Amino acid sequence: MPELPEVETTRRGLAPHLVGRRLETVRVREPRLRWPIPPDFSQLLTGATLMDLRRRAKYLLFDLRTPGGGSGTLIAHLGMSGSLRLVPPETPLLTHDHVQFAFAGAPELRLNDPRRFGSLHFTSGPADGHFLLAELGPEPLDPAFDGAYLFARSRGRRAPVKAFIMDAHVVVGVGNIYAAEALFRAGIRPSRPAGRIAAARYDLLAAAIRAVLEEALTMGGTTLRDFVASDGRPGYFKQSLAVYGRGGESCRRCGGELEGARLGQRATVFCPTCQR
DNA sequence: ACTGGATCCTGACTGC
DNA sequence: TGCAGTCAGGATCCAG
Repeated sequence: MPELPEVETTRRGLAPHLVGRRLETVRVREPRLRWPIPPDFSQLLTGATLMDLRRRAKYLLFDLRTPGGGSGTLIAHLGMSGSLRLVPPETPLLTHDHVQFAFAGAPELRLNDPRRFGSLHFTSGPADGHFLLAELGPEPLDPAFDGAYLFARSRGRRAPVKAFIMDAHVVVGVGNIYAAEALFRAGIRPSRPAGRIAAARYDLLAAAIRAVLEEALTMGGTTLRDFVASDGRPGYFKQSLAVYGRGGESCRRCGGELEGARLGQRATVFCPTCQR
């Protein structure tokens, strides 16, 4: 499911209900996620107060103050199929509801993740130093991310530009859907070696990445199958997709046939006329 | 340092 | 209706 717009949509949905609340109980029903949830997870979190809910890359960071006055962060990733929803506590459990978080005076927060590629970590140190976050590249919506940065980072790299911009060490939050869409908007063929693209074209690409993510965000993300926001509603960016999932259909710019390919292990669609 | 491939897991879909 | 095969939004680990 979730790329940056979907994670941010989830964050915005959860924060008003949960920030400032005290976590009364944590129930782990299925600990076998991408990394196993440790046995003392519930105990570490119980009684803590949520001070802030942030996002870094595709991670949700729940900043907590523990009863003893210490601080820590719950680091959550939704993997490919995860969702965090707020529901009335008496709501029957769904298949794959793996963890329940009961905050005082708030709906119950439930993590549902059929494929279990998501993860939950707790760290008592500064969250940014955690091994999951330490090596990440810049946020694409941050002013520090621009064409000059991409150009500099890409010199000497022969990997396809699509793989390059999906590499979280280069820039975070750009998954398969938005990579394909941004490359279409920038007129760049996904298979082109990253190191063989001129600076001016990277200006276009950086702007396209930012624009496509911001547009998706205003529409609540993209729902292909699984994704739902914290209130259970889907995202509506799917109808705006120009290439993703449209192999064999006609290009909205030139009318030609969009071409499907596999790049790495990922399905890719592009317009052979508009993207060079 | 980079690159491509395999891998974790379940569910939806396709074709026979 | 059933069954086998294919594919899926992510990110890590490994060998070369």
